[in-house]
Amino acid sequence: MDLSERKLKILQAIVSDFITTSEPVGSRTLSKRPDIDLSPATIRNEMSDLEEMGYLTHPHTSAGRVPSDKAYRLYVDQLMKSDDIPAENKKEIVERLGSDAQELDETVEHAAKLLSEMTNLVSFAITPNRSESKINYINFLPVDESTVVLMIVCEDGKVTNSAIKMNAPYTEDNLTLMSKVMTHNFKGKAVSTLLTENIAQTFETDMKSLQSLSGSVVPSFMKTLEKMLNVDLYMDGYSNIFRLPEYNDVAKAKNFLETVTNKDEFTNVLVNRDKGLMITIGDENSEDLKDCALITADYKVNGKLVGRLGVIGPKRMKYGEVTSVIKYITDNLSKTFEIEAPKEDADNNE
Amino acid sequence: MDLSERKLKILQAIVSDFITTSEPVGSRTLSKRPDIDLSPATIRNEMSDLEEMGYLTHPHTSAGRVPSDKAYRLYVDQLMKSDDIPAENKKEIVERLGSDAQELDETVEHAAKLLSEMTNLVSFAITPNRSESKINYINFLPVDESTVVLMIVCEDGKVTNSAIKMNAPYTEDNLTLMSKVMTHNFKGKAVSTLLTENIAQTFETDMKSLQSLSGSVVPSFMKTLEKMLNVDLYMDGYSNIFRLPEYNDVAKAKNFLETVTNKDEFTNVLVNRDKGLMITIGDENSEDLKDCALITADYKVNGKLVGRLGVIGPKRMKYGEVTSVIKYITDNLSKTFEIEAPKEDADNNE
DNA sequence: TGTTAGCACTCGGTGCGCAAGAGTGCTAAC
DNA sequence: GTTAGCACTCTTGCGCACCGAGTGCTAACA
Repeated sequence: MDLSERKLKILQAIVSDFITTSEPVGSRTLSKRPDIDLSPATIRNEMSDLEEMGYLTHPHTSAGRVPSDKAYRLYVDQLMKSDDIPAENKKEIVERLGSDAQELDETVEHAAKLLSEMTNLVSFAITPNRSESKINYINFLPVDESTVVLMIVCEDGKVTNSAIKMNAPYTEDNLTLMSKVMTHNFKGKAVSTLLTENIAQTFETDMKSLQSLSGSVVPSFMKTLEKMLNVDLYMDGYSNIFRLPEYNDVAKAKNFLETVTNKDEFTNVLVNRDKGLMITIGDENSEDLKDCALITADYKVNGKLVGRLGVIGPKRMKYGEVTSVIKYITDNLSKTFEIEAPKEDADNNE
Repeated sequence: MDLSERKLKILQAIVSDFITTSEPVGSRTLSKRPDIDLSPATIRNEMSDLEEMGYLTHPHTSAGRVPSDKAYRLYVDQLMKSDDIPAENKKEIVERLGSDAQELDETVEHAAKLLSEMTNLVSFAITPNRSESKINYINFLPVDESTVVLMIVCEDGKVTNSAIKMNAPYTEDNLTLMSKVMTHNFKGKAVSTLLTENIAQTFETDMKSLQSLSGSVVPSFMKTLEKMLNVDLYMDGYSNIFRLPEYNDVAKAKNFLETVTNKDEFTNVLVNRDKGLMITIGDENSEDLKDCALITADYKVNGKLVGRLGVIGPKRMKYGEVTSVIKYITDNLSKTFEIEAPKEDADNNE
């Protein structure tokens, strides 16, 4: 049995109906739709077929039909139409993500917020991974007699710094020398490359006189490099889930919030997804998220670095609307970060 | 009518019973307690008095008594005993907040996490306010032909940096001069003082030749100063609220999460609280939080700067246990940040 | 042969009444 | 001042009947 035109039409009607109402869809309801001109009985026959084919299920005998994961997949791939974004939303996105002197972190956080507001879902965004960013220069700066700040500037303008507790006394000249030698040795290399390099070696060959500082500096340096690889995760709209009937059950809400607030694991999920506009539904996700749908898309920074942004919610999601908004936001982010090239900001050290 | 010894004892029993069970406490239950040797009838009379005095309420005629906000206040002030922390928890706190080369931000975030784990409540922590931190030096660093990184280092080791988009061409010498002049002019001044100062003036009097850069630099400089005043808020344990019967009602859970995830407002609440170990209960809080209790305590950085950490939960809270844990954690934080003085870290700029 | 009307059947949800249980307040006795 | 006893109140849980939505099947229709 294959999917006739009519079956597709019915399936589409069921999915989109269920998406808006979250109630199992019955044959009578369907037959009342203007775009479907069939009697309930005919529809029942078709639905029965669709169920046999794995597109629909039945919560219990006397309930209507509910789409299966397979149906959502089909819907997303073939049946849904991507919706237009209301002009005022477009305007708001453009305005609020505009290029006006914002920092990358801030803008990305903002984008996540905007996204959750416009979709009424839980949104998230991660900042780009810097593993392939190249070092521009390295600087050691004095703070007090036992503390030095290490600052690493990437070619893309990203500045990372951290404090180093010195176990041996140092002079400003020492710091200048270290800065020079390390910049000379490492400039132009990618962070990921540097991580595999033997930094201590540099002290032995090029800064023999500063061997005493190597013990304090090298571990901190490595740690800072690792820190540069961290992607930040922003989330927003947690409380939106309470609008959804599927989370009226407190236990479900709890599970959802637990998996989603587990920053490390969730970041992992996001980082490891495929590139581009990705929609994963139900069992296409990991066990924890098997009742959810995730939509993500990428934004670019400087046309190269890639960050990611999206939403998570029930499978019953307005895929058309949501994907449109996500795409619009990521496109705008890319535009913002393209013109204003180096726009992120360093934070705080102590 | 005043509070006899016996009334206090009964009140204490009611409060602590209600805190553990969350069920209204009846006279019979109370009379069974080994520490109360009175008949249910006697207890009923006392309870009736206590109700008249405003310490107890009645959900309905045939239910037991529930403590009022006034009762919680009395309990916290006079009746509760502060509990010991299990040795293993102490050990864990010491280990996980230990001085081992962590950044301030990270450690504070960690502390919040620890706190929520140990109390099963929603925890939060804010980083110190830097308004009185003094400038150590100011540095402008080249990134590319139109981008410069501004870096401000405080005496306490805090580094803040941000990218500046230059509207006019610059040379490295320009940057060096700016760095020197501004450091000379502003070193030792507090951030809050600097915010009121006319920076543009500095260009006119001391860097006439660099007037063309002033337009790009001054606004960014001011923005960066403002950024230095931001306190970061970390929260953890959102999903803990689902363990509490008071949030079995989805609407209540929603309200709670909404107020608590409103970062800006909630940060405000925290920043504006009184210093030291603070417990606010029910209507002592703002309208939004009138069903909650907040406990906060301060930690010190360098013995001066003050950050804050605490929990929020239902008024029915194990005050003794929770305050002990909070105090233990803040004490440990203060110790960590005292020894390791400058330990925060700068983040990223682009 | 495909479509439709009709009908028996299923099953979750709602409302109602009833009994049980917990707790109170009051009175009277100790 | 304390306590036992009792009538009263109110919530909670349970069983039960009923309703309605929806199905599947059969038989008739075009």
